[in-house]
Amino acid sequence: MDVKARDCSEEDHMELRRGPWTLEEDFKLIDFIATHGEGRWNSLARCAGLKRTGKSCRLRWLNYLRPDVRRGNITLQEQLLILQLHSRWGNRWSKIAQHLPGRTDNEIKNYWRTRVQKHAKRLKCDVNSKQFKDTMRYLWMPRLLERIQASAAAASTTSDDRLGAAAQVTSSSYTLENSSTTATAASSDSLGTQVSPVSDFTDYYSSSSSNNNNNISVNNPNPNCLEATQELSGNYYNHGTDFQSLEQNNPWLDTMVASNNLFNAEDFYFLQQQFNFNM
DNA sequence: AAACATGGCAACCGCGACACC
DNA sequence: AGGTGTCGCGGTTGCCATGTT
Repeated sequence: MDVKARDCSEEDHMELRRGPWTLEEDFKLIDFIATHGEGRWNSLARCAGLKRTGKSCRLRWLNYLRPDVRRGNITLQEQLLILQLHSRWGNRWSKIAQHLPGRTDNEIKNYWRTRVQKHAKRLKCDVNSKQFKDTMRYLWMPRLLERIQASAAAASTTSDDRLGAAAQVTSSSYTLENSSTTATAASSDSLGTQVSPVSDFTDYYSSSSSNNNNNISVNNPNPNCLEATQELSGNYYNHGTDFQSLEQNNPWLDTMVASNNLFNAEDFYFLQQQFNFNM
């Protein structure tokens, strides 16, 4: 960054602003970075004539103004990816964000806190507890995958041309081991598979009926999705988990069923079928 | 219609790691 | 070697919009 080219000393003792950024400040920051590049944030803040800390400028740029920032709802694919990566890395938001192009660590962190932790709170269980993690892994993630497959299948019925691409996405995007995750978000956009603008966990707790409407059969899965299902099955089903035991020994499961219809017996049927299917 | 509760998100803060002098 | 500045990360706060009573 070429900040030394300017004499910024006269602006060194300005009173710093805090709080929400104004349009004028945004333009100043964008203009300055367009000309001089980013980095050296404290110098940048001074030289750009912004009465902000370098930290504040950096945050504003990275989380909001950067041209490649993806805004809008988190897609189903991204939700699944976040769950997968969080189960692996925990609260390593920046690391998780690296696998979701255009998404910031802040956005993912906010998503986790507002959506995921909310449900843990409702269930009166610790978000880090084994029970909650098991529920994510064996209930929510398979359900998410099912919905992704359903949306891909629905897309394929409306456009045969997109079938191949949809199959490609569903079979390639959810195998972390293959490092194909970076393609996920971009693919979801190109396919238009952001099927649920308000998608969150509650959606797929209680989505059995809607799934039935999509004619997705567990025992006769869409062949285009079979590969992905089996891959996921390998990751999430074959860990020696006994779903009947999980169901019977889960003290807060009753709460889930009783409150909000979060999920129901049909979901367990789904999971058991999936489990047997992959035995 | 108003008061209150909740959710979502942008922004801030503290801390540790790192680079440079 | 240690002091200083910068950067990046994760946790937290505060504000605004929306929903509920």
